[in-house]
Amino acid sequence: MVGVSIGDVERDTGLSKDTLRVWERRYGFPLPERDDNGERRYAPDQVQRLRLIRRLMDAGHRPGKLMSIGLAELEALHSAPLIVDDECGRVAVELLALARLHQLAPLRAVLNQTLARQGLQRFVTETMPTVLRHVGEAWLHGEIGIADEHILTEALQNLIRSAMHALPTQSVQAPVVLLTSLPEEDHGLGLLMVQALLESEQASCLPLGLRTPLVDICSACNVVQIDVVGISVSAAYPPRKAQSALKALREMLPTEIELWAGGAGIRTLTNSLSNLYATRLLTDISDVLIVLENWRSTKGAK
Amino acid sequence: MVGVSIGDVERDTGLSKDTLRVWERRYGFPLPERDDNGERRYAPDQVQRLRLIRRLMDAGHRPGKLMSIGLAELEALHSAPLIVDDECGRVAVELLALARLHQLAPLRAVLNQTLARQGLQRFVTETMPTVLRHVGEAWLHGEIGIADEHILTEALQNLIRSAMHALPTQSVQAPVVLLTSLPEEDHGLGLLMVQALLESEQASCLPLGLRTPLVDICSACNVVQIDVVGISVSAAYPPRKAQSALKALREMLPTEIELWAGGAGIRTLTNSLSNLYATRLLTDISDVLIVLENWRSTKGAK
DNA sequence: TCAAGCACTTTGTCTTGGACAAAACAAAAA
DNA sequence: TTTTTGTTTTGTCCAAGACAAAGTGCTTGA
Repeated sequence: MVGVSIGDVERDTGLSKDTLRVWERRYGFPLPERDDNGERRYAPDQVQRLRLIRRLMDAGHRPGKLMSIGLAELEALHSAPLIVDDECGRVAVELLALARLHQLAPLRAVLNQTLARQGLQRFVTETMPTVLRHVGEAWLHGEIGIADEHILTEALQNLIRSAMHALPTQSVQAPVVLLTSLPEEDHGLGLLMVQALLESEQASCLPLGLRTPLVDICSACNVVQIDVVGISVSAAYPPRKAQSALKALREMLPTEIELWAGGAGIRTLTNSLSNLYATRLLTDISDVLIVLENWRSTKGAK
Repeated sequence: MVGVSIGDVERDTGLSKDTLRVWERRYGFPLPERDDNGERRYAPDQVQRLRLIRRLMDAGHRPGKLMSIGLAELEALHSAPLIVDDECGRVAVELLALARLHQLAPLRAVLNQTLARQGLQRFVTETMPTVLRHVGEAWLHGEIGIADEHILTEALQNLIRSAMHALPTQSVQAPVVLLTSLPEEDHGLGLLMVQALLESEQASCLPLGLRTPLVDICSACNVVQIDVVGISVSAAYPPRKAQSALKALREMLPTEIELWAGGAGIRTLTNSLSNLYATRLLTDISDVLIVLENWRSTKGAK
């Protein structure tokens, strides 16, 4: 029997069984075959299309619109085309090719060279975002497998971690930044990048991992001295939820602790939050360095 | 309104909404309150109990039995009590205490000291399993939060990664071991431990990350020279699925490639699989070193 | 005494169609 | 502009039934 079950599609795309069924009822898509037992069997190209739809929804599109248009239009909705003719773009293309060939040693060599040439800060703020975008696009179009993606992100992670390890260790320096993501938020690489930037400027980080409940964040601030709470919000996070969560967190935190929120999920809600007391929204990874500088010139002096 | 929704419980415990509803129908547990809209609201202690039940099911118990017995009996089913009066146990207790206090620097210091005293192999095969067991138990009984757990596992991961990084780099050595887990399998720390052991014996690893589809594993073997495929199976993985997946994988792989399967999920199905050609089941992390030695004395010679 | 086959029980997943609240949008008022 | 209000869209939840796959245990045959 061809095709996969509704449970498999749920795991693969992150769309719940309920959602898949209600879409079928309302929009007529996806419309899977049925097996002998009357159960849904989704063909591979339907799953592929669902992945694309999911991605576009994370970027802010709404399902009702997406269902009615053709595949070509779907692909066209991808806004910014990839740039391949600058340094970062060339490196990204090369890394992708090596990952697909599973050439671990050359891959690491290229990474090490690039890092050495650019330095940690430029590597994290320029090359890594480019590489990650290329990876995402390639995966979306089925050009690379999950395994290839893992090889590359694993190598990147190792590189950053060992680079941080090699930084000159000083005694605890201000500010102390607590780093984590909101509950139900799973994207961790961005946090690691922020940590690398902060530690390269001799700030101290307390990485709490992902999905930390708000109360745990606050209790951590009571247990240990914290100057700043940094929160990463991915594009996939529902903007409304992000807004209310950040607002609630701001109210729970002592006023002397700043709140920095960053990540792709921040761009859509800059307005109403930025007026909150002691809250900084970082729309680009390099903003980390700016707000850090800013913090030191005001608070650090006292 | 007190309590959490059925969707929250699904995320927290990993038990599907369907399962939670059918349990309520059949066994009368969990029996949540209802809100104004007639929807289920689970009290915290019910969720806590569901976590415990989930854990025991992963250990091989069946839901029908577990539902009918009291809380005391449930706790009693936990077989091996924690040992705290050997070296590893004392270290584990100390690390847990530091993690709860968010004392990052002392935590890293203790880890570094322990690693230096024991060496990488003993650390990975003895201390780490003990620490991880303590963490799991403490979390189960609500003694530590998610954040504390993250602090500890993050520190452990960093330690192992940097220790591997510090190993003498040689040219590619046999065997080349592909490391990954089955689809739907998320526990990654075990794979990292295996990688550390292998690299400490100068074997080469190709870590493909988690959840690699079987076809991707095979295609990786075609792209690059592989001697052994290593698969990690956690206790939470359904034994039946693990068995069929491993069998299918064995048939898809070339006969000259060995298949090593390890992890807590292996113990329940040793019989029917171990007769397969070129398949090794590792019931303990230290078995890695044994089968590696074994491989080298036979295949390595040729 | 042990392995294989067969029946029985348990258990998780899937089905339908309706309902509703929360989120997103659009338009009007402050 | 920002805030409020009304309207549409959209995801989640409910019920009870069905069924196949997994697990258990008994029986048969070597």
